[in-house]
Amino acid sequence: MPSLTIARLATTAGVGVETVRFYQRKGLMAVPASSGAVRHYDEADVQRLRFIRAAQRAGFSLKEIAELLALDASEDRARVQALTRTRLAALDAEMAELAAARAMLSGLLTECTSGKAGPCPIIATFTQSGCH
Amino acid sequence: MPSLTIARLATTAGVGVETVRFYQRKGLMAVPASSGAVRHYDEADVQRLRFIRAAQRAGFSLKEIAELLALDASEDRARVQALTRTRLAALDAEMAELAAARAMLSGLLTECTSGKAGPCPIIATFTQSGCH
DNA sequence: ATAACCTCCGTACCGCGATACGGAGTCAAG
DNA sequence: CTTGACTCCGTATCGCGGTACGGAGGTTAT
Repeated sequence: MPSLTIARLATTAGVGVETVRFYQRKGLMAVPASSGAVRHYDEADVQRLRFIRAAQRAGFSLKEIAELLALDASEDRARVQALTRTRLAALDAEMAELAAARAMLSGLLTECTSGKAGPCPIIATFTQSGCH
Repeated sequence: MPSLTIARLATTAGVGVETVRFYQRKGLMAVPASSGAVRHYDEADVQRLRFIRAAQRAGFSLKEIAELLALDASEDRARVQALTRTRLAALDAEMAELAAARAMLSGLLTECTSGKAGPCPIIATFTQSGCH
Protein backbone atom coordinates (compact mmCIF):
# COMPACT_ATOMS: atom_id res chain seq x y z
CA MET A 1 0.00 0.00 0.00
CA PRO A 2 1.49 3.30 -1.10
CA SER A 3 1.59 5.64 1.85
CA LEU A 4 2.27 9.27 1.07
CA THR A 5 3.02 12.26 3.26
CA ILE A 6 0.98 15.35 2.66
CA ALA A 7 3.78 16.93 0.61
CA ARG A 8 4.07 13.90 -1.67
CA LEU A 9 0.31 13.73 -2.01
CA ALA A 10 0.21 17.39 -2.96
CA THR A 11 3.00 17.27 -5.53
CA THR A 12 1.64 14.05 -7.03
CA ALA A 13 -1.74 15.69 -7.54
CA GLY A 14 -0.19 18.96 -8.65
CA VAL A 15 -1.42 21.19 -5.84
CA GLY A 16 0.21 22.83 -2.85
CA VAL A 17 0.34 21.42 0.66
CA GLU A 18 -1.66 24.36 1.94
CA THR A 19 -4.27 23.70 -0.69
CA VAL A 20 -4.73 20.12 0.53
CA ARG A 21 -5.21 21.38 4.05
CA PHE A 22 -7.60 24.01 2.75
CA TYR A 23 -9.70 21.34 1.04
CA GLN A 24 -9.72 19.34 4.27
CA ARG A 25 -11.05 22.32 6.15
CA LYS A 26 -13.68 22.82 3.47
CA GLY A 27 -14.83 19.25 3.81
CA LEU A 28 -13.72 18.23 0.32
CA MET A 29 -11.32 15.69 1.76
CA ALA A 30 -11.32 13.81 5.01
CA VAL A 31 -8.37 14.18 7.35
CA PRO A 32 -7.06 10.62 7.64
CA ALA A 33 -7.29 9.31 11.18
CA SER A 34 -3.72 8.14 11.25
CA SER A 35 -2.28 6.17 14.08
CA GLY A 36 0.53 8.42 15.16
CA ALA A 37 1.43 12.04 14.72
CA VAL A 38 1.90 12.20 10.95
CA ARG A 39 -1.02 11.50 8.68
CA HIS A 40 -0.67 9.17 5.72
CA TYR A 41 -2.39 9.35 2.36
CA ASP A 42 -2.91 6.90 -0.47
CA GLU A 43 -3.89 6.65 -4.11
CA ALA A 44 -7.56 7.34 -3.32
CA ASP A 45 -6.56 10.73 -1.97
CA VAL A 46 -4.62 11.48 -5.13
CA GLN A 47 -7.71 10.52 -7.13
CA ARG A 48 -9.85 12.77 -5.04
CA LEU A 49 -7.57 15.73 -5.60
CA ARG A 50 -7.52 15.04 -9.33
CA PHE A 51 -11.31 14.84 -9.27
CA ILE A 52 -11.43 18.27 -7.68
CA ARG A 53 -9.09 19.79 -10.26
CA ALA A 54 -10.99 18.18 -13.14
CA ALA A 55 -14.33 19.41 -11.86
CA GLN A 56 -12.87 22.87 -11.34
CA ARG A 57 -11.79 22.94 -14.96
CA ALA A 58 -15.42 22.23 -15.86
CA GLY A 59 -16.35 25.35 -13.92
CA PHE A 60 -17.84 23.77 -10.81
CA SER A 61 -17.35 25.69 -7.58
CA LEU A 62 -15.81 23.99 -4.56
CA LYS A 63 -19.25 23.84 -2.97
CA GLU A 64 -20.66 22.03 -6.01
CA ILE A 65 -17.66 19.75 -6.10
CA ALA A 66 -18.29 18.83 -2.49
CA GLU A 67 -21.78 17.77 -3.50
CA LEU A 68 -20.51 15.81 -6.50
CA LEU A 69 -18.07 13.99 -4.27
CA ALA A 70 -20.88 13.12 -1.88
CA LEU A 71 -22.96 11.89 -4.81
CA ASP A 72 -20.07 9.71 -5.92
CA ALA A 73 -20.86 7.55 -2.91
CA SER A 74 -24.64 7.72 -3.10
CA GLU A 75 -24.96 6.98 -6.84
CA ASP A 76 -27.72 9.52 -7.37
CA ARG A 77 -27.29 9.96 -11.10
CA ALA A 78 -30.34 12.19 -11.44
CA ARG A 79 -28.82 14.73 -9.09
CA VAL A 80 -25.46 14.60 -10.85
CA GLN A 81 -27.24 15.16 -14.14
CA ALA A 82 -29.14 18.10 -12.71
CA LEU A 83 -25.95 19.72 -11.46
CA THR A 84 -24.35 19.10 -14.83
CA ARG A 85 -27.25 20.65 -16.73
CA THR A 86 -27.14 23.71 -14.50
CA ARG A 87 -23.43 23.97 -15.12
CA LEU A 88 -23.92 23.62 -18.87
CA ALA A 89 -26.47 26.41 -18.86
CA ALA A 90 -24.11 28.61 -16.87
CA LEU A 91 -21.29 27.82 -19.28
CA ASP A 92 -23.50 28.79 -22.21
CA ALA A 93 -24.42 32.06 -20.56
CA GLU A 94 -20.80 32.84 -19.77
CA MET A 95 -19.74 32.01 -23.31
CA ALA A 96 -22.42 34.27 -24.76
CA GLU A 97 -21.22 37.12 -22.54
CA LEU A 98 -17.63 36.59 -23.54
CA ALA A 99 -18.56 36.34 -27.21
CA ALA A 100 -20.44 39.63 -27.06
CA ALA A 101 -17.56 41.34 -25.27
CA ARG A 102 -15.10 39.88 -27.73
CA ALA A 103 -17.08 41.05 -30.74
CA MET A 104 -17.38 44.53 -29.33
CA LEU A 105 -13.73 44.88 -28.40
CA SER A 106 -12.49 43.39 -31.63
CA GLY A 107 -14.60 45.78 -33.70
CA LEU A 108 -13.49 48.73 -31.64
CA LEU A 109 -9.87 47.75 -31.91
CA THR A 110 -10.04 47.67 -35.68
CA GLU A 111 -11.76 51.01 -35.69
CA CYS A 112 -9.30 52.52 -33.28
CA THR A 113 -6.26 51.18 -35.11
CA SER A 114 -7.39 52.40 -38.51
CA GLY A 115 -6.21 55.94 -37.96
CA LYS A 116 -8.80 58.71 -37.86
CA ALA A 117 -8.60 61.70 -35.62
CA GLY A 118 -10.78 62.46 -32.65
CA PRO A 119 -11.32 60.51 -29.49
CA CYS A 120 -10.40 56.84 -29.24
CA PRO A 121 -13.48 54.80 -30.18
CA ILE A 122 -12.84 52.29 -27.42
CA ILE A 123 -12.89 54.90 -24.72
CA ALA A 124 -15.76 56.68 -26.44
CA THR A 125 -17.84 53.54 -26.49
CA PHE A 126 -17.41 52.91 -22.79
CA THR A 127 -18.11 56.55 -22.09
CA GLN A 128 -21.34 56.54 -24.03
CA SER A 129 -22.11 53.10 -22.78
CA GLY A 130 -23.79 52.34 -26.08
CA CYS A 131 -22.39 48.91 -26.49
CA HIS A 132 -24.43 46.01 -25.34
CA MET B 1 -26.61 72.16 -13.88
CA PRO B 2 -27.99 68.87 -12.69
CA SER B 3 -26.81 68.26 -9.17
CA LEU B 4 -27.35 64.79 -7.79
CA THR B 5 -26.98 63.33 -4.34
CA ILE B 6 -25.00 60.14 -4.08
CA ALA B 7 -28.17 58.06 -3.92
CA ARG B 8 -29.58 59.62 -7.08
CA LEU B 9 -26.24 59.22 -8.82
CA ALA B 10 -26.14 55.58 -7.84
CA THR B 11 -29.67 54.72 -8.91
CA THR B 12 -29.29 56.67 -12.15
CA ALA B 13 -26.19 54.65 -13.03
CA GLY B 14 -27.71 51.43 -11.75
CA VAL B 15 -25.32 50.73 -8.91
CA GLY B 16 -25.56 50.90 -5.13
CA VAL B 17 -24.54 53.84 -2.97
CA GLU B 18 -21.95 51.71 -1.25
CA THR B 19 -20.53 50.76 -4.62
CA VAL B 20 -20.03 54.40 -5.55
CA ARG B 21 -18.17 54.97 -2.33
CA PHE B 22 -16.17 51.80 -2.95
CA TYR B 23 -15.13 53.10 -6.38
CA GLN B 24 -14.12 56.39 -4.81
CA ARG B 25 -11.91 54.57 -2.35
CA LYS B 26 -10.42 52.57 -5.21
CA GLY B 27 -9.56 55.75 -7.10
CA LEU B 28 -11.97 55.06 -9.95
CA MET B 29 -13.90 58.21 -9.14
CA ALA B 30 -12.91 61.42 -7.46
CA VAL B 31 -14.74 62.50 -4.35
CA PRO B 32 -16.20 65.87 -5.36
CA ALA B 33 -14.81 68.69 -3.23
CA SER B 34 -18.19 70.13 -2.44
CA SER B 35 -18.65 73.33 -0.55
CA GLY B 36 -20.66 72.14 2.41
CA ALA B 37 -21.29 68.87 4.13
CA VAL B 38 -23.12 67.00 1.39
CA ARG B 39 -21.34 66.20 -1.87
CA HIS B 40 -22.97 66.83 -5.21
CA TYR B 41 -22.59 64.89 -8.42
CA ASP B 42 -23.38 65.60 -12.05
CA GLU B 43 -23.84 63.98 -15.43
CA ALA B 44 -20.09 63.39 -15.82
CA ASP B 45 -20.17 61.18 -12.73
CA VAL B 46 -23.05 59.21 -14.18
CA GLN B 47 -21.05 58.77 -17.38
CA ARG B 48 -18.07 57.60 -15.42
CA LEU B 49 -20.09 54.97 -13.59
CA ARG B 50 -21.59 53.80 -16.88
CA PHE B 51 -18.08 53.61 -18.32
CA ILE B 52 -17.04 51.39 -15.45
CA ARG B 53 -20.01 49.05 -15.91
CA ALA B 54 -19.48 48.88 -19.68
CA ALA B 55 -15.79 48.10 -19.30
CA GLN B 56 -16.61 45.49 -16.67
CA ARG B 57 -18.94 43.79 -19.11
CA ALA B 58 -15.99 43.60 -21.51
CA GLY B 59 -14.11 41.74 -18.80
CA PHE B 60 -11.73 44.46 -17.65
CA SER B 61 -10.80 44.40 -13.99
CA LEU B 62 -11.27 47.48 -11.85
CA LYS B 63 -7.53 48.03 -11.93
CA GLU B 64 -7.51 48.01 -15.72
CA ILE B 65 -10.55 50.24 -15.79
CA ALA B 66 -8.73 52.72 -13.60
CA GLU B 67 -5.97 52.80 -16.20
CA LEU B 68 -8.46 53.19 -19.05
CA LEU B 69 -10.06 56.09 -17.25
CA ALA B 70 -6.68 57.71 -16.81
CA LEU B 71 -5.96 57.15 -20.51
CA ASP B 72 -9.25 58.81 -21.39
CA ALA B 73 -7.63 62.06 -20.33
CA SER B 74 -4.18 61.43 -21.79
CA GLU B 75 -5.34 60.24 -25.23
CA ASP B 76 -2.71 57.50 -25.44
CA ARG B 77 -4.43 55.35 -28.04
CA ALA B 78 -1.51 52.95 -28.33
CA ARG B 79 -1.82 52.03 -24.67
CA VAL B 80 -5.58 51.64 -24.92
CA GLN B 81 -5.09 49.38 -27.90
CA ALA B 82 -2.52 47.32 -26.04
CA LEU B 83 -4.86 46.83 -23.10
CA THR B 84 -7.63 45.91 -25.49
CA ARG B 85 -5.48 43.36 -27.30
CA THR B 86 -4.48 41.80 -24.00
CA ARG B 87 -8.13 41.61 -23.00
CA LEU B 88 -9.06 40.07 -26.34
CA ALA B 89 -6.42 37.40 -25.92
CA ALA B 90 -7.66 36.69 -22.41
CA LEU B 91 -11.24 36.48 -23.67
CA ASP B 92 -10.17 34.00 -26.35
CA ALA B 93 -8.39 31.88 -23.78
CA GLU B 94 -11.38 31.94 -21.44
CA MET B 95 -13.74 31.05 -24.27
CA ALA B 96 -11.57 28.12 -25.30
CA GLU B 97 -11.57 26.83 -21.72
CA LEU B 98 -15.32 27.17 -21.47
CA ALA B 99 -15.84 25.51 -24.82
CA ALA B 100 -13.71 22.56 -23.80
CA ALA B 101 -15.55 22.21 -20.50
CA ARG B 102 -18.89 22.53 -22.27
CA ALA B 103 -18.02 19.86 -24.82
CA MET B 104 -16.87 17.48 -22.13
CA LEU B 105 -19.88 17.98 -19.88
CA SER B 106 -22.37 17.84 -22.71
CA GLY B 107 -20.93 14.56 -23.98
CA LEU B 108 -20.91 13.09 -20.50
CA LEU B 109 -24.45 14.17 -19.86
CA THR B 110 -25.67 12.38 -22.97
CA GLU B 111 -23.73 9.30 -21.98
CA CYS B 112 -24.99 9.38 -18.43
CA THR B 113 -28.60 9.97 -19.44
CA SER B 114 -28.68 7.14 -21.95
CA GLY B 115 -29.20 4.43 -19.38
CA LYS B 116 -26.47 1.86 -18.92
CA ALA B 117 -25.53 0.37 -15.63
CA GLY B 118 -22.36 0.92 -13.68
CA PRO B 119 -20.92 4.10 -12.28
CA CYS B 120 -22.07 7.50 -13.50
CA PRO B 121 -19.76 8.52 -16.36
CA ILE B 122 -19.61 12.10 -15.18
CA ILE B 123 -18.31 11.13 -11.78
CA ALA B 124 -16.10 8.49 -13.34
CA THR B 125 -14.50 11.01 -15.66
CA PHE B 126 -13.63 13.37 -12.87
CA THR B 127 -12.33 10.49 -10.84
CA GLN B 128 -10.06 9.25 -13.58
CA SER B 129 -9.23 12.80 -14.53
CA GLY B 130 -8.99 11.68 -18.14
CA CYS B 131 -10.77 14.62 -19.61
CA HIS B 132 -8.70 17.47 -20.88
C1' DA C 1 -39.74 72.11 15.03
C1' DT C 2 -39.90 67.52 14.81
C1' DA C 3 -40.11 63.08 12.38
C1' DA C 4 -38.36 60.68 8.67
C1' DC C 5 -35.01 60.22 5.70
C1' DC C 6 -30.55 61.03 3.68
C1' DT C 7 -25.29 61.82 3.79
C1' DC C 8 -20.68 61.16 5.48
C1' DC C 9 -17.09 58.43 7.16
C1' DG C 10 -14.75 54.72 9.17
C1' DT C 11 -14.62 50.12 9.87
C1' DA C 12 -16.05 45.46 9.51
C1' DC C 13 -17.62 41.82 7.07
C1' DC C 14 -19.01 38.63 2.91
C1' DG C 15 -17.83 34.74 -0.52
C1' DC C 16 -14.38 32.69 -3.17
C1' DG C 17 -10.09 30.17 -3.56
C1' DA C 18 -6.28 30.06 -1.86
C1' DT C 19 -1.54 31.33 0.35
C1' DA C 20 1.54 32.57 4.32
C1' DC C 21 3.41 32.30 9.02
C1' DG C 22 4.99 30.53 13.19
C1' DG C 23 5.76 27.39 16.93
C1' DA C 24 5.80 22.76 18.45
C1' DG C 25 6.45 18.10 17.39
C1' DT C 26 8.37 14.19 14.40
C1' DC C 27 11.39 11.64 11.48
C1' DA C 28 15.44 10.07 8.83
C1' DA C 29 20.29 10.63 7.50
C1' DG C 30 24.88 11.65 8.64
C1' DC D 1 22.36 12.70 18.63
C1' DT D 2 22.14 16.62 16.29
C1' DT D 3 20.74 18.92 12.22
C1' DG D 4 17.67 19.82 8.79
C1' DA D 5 13.54 18.80 6.49
C1' DC D 6 9.06 17.86 7.02
C1' DT D 7 4.29 17.76 9.56
C1' DC D 8 0.54 19.56 12.29
C1' DC D 9 -2.48 23.08 13.63
C1' DG D 10 -4.29 27.52 14.29
C1' DT D 11 -4.63 31.89 12.72
C1' DA D 12 -3.71 35.68 9.50
C1' DT D 13 -3.44 37.54 5.12
C1' DC D 14 -4.26 38.09 0.11
C1' DG D 15 -6.99 39.81 -4.18
C1' DC D 16 -11.29 40.64 -6.00
C1' DG D 17 -15.62 43.11 -5.99
C1' DG D 18 -18.40 44.44 -3.28
C1' DT D 19 -22.05 44.80 0.98
C1' DA D 20 -23.32 46.07 5.78
C1' DC D 21 -23.36 48.70 10.05
C1' DG D 22 -23.49 52.46 13.04
C1' DG D 23 -23.30 57.03 14.81
C1' DA D 24 -23.07 61.93 13.96
C1' DG D 25 -24.86 65.38 11.38
C1' DG D 26 -27.58 67.51 7.23
C1' DT D 27 -32.09 68.11 4.73
C1' DT D 28 -36.94 67.98 3.67
C1' DA D 29 -41.93 67.55 4.18
C1' DT D 30 -45.62 68.25 7.34
